[in-house]
Amino acid sequence: MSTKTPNKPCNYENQARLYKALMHPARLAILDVLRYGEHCVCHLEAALGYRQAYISQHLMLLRDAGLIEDRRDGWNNYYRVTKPDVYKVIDAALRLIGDNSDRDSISRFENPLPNCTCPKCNPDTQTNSDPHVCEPPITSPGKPSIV
Amino acid sequence: MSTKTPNKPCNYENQARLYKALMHPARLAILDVLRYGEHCVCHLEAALGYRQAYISQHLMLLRDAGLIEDRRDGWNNYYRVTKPDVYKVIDAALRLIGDNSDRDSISRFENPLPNCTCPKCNPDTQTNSDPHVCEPPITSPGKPSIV
DNA sequence: TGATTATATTCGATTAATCGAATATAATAC
DNA sequence: GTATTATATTCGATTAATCGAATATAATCA
Repeated sequence: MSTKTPNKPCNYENQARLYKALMHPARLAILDVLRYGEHCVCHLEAALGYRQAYISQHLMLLRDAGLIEDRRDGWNNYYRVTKPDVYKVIDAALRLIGDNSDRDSISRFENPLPNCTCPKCNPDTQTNSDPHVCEPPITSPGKPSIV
Repeated sequence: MSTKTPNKPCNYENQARLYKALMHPARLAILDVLRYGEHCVCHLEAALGYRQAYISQHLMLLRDAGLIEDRRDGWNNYYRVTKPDVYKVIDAALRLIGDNSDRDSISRFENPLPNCTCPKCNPDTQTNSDPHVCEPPITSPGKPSIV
């Protein structure tokens, strides 16, 4: 059956595609980590505790949906959200389901993670020359343990 | 695999459930018809052109998701949206995908539909004599053709 | 060059969603 | 009561999503 109604022929389809991309808990978690800035795959691994390949699969899907882009820097591949307005959808959804946590404060994922190997999380172990220099981490005093 | 991350354990799941309910073009179309008021199943049939059982299946799913409720009145079963904030999610999604149509004006679905048999669409044929005659619709000046 | 590190991709089995067809139910009319 | 109308539900086949395992690639280091 054609899912096109006689009216607004294609916006239902496009909208449904967006929700399909958002429909998975792991992808929502990934977008949560990326909310305040780009991060590499190993950071997502450390932050979320998922397998690397599993994360990569979901990243692929989000990329195909046009929600994220990647940028390679040396060993690491950094992902960032290309359409920040996606968080307007997410926040409206969170309000709808009754989530009242503060989403306007900076994410706990912005701090270095102990299990992450990327230069962003390990600024001191910059070997010889620093080809992939990352700005010093803003070590907030009360860095929360992720696990 | 558990899809729970060590953080926000269940909100990703609940949010994903919401998107799952919104993920289908037919369900988005249904919610579009119900945006400005309750309507019966035959109205949805007439407005969208889908089979009755098909619409009923999607209504069931939306009901299970807690987004709509029904109210029986004689022959007809009227559905309404229980969480109007769902349109905040939908509107944010429409803006994200670049839809600029005016959604604040009253829906074209609020007008009587020629192929709908419900009393709402046939106010004068209230009683016994021919129960399913569709009176000429109140053609509002700029009422767009549905087909 | 080969080894290592970070990440991407493919494959396949399992589970879930879709959707047509047929049937069931519940209210009303006669 | 039976017939009719509006709607709901079940069944089954097809398609799509999920996710672990294995493997591939691409940059870097020695």
